[in-house]
Amino acid sequence: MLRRGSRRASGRRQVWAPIFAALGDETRLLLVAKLCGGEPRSIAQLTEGSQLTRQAITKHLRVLESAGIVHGMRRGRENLFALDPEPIQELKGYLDLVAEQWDQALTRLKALVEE
Amino acid sequence: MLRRGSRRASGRRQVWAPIFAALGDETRLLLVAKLCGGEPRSIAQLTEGSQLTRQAITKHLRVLESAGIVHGMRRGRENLFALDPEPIQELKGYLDLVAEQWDQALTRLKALVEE
DNA sequence: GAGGAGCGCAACCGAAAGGTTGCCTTTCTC
DNA sequence: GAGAAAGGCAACCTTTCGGTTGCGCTCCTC
Repeated sequence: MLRRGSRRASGRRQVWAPIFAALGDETRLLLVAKLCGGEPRSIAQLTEGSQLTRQAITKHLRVLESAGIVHGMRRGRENLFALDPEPIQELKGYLDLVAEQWDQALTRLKALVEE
Repeated sequence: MLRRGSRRASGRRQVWAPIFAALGDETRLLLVAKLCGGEPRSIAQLTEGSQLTRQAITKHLRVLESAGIVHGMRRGRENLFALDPEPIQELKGYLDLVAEQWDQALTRLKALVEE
């Protein structure tokens, strides 16, 4: 029997890495924070208040979108973006796995020393 | 009173982004997986079985180290690396915060529609 | 003390990332 | 229907990233 959550972790790395990479940028974390509010926001809205160009923000949104963290929907002349919670849960699952394995390893090593 | 975990989230982005970025690479996720075993491993050990050069692995380890995910300790002629759990917990905390805010926003919006 | 194992440092290279500018299309509004 | 708002597309530029090679140093071992 396989340990909980460890099923084919090697294959999952290909899916986790892009999500981590997408969040590995301060500008994109800021966009995620703005979208945490709940209401979908247009590119123009997300750009305002930033030092960057609309094009730069658009590129960042595309990165987040191709990682599945965000999705855009065209409404009239504007493109509204909203958060997608699944990848967040995915990452939490991975971090839980790492923490769990690390914990098990430590207690195992401790037991090995004490015996 | 401030909501749990939301204390100065803006300033924290500078600390979260590098950790996410460090994990945003398949090779580095593989290194983390290898170090999950518990015992510290040398650079040569971490290199063996990989297609990459020792230098490439070294660079990846430096990235992980400067993100605080890993630390190396010199033992004789070899450099042993081990996992550091704190940043992992840090990221879990951030993801919890995002998920929580997102959840609150959704229920708030739902209530707004229904009223 | 000679040789090999384990690393660090530096230079170098191609590809990708982050950002800008310019221009064109679509859509809303008066 | 004219003008402005919102955005897509493409070219371009600079910096960073991922990786390699070459060389020299330290430490272990026989």
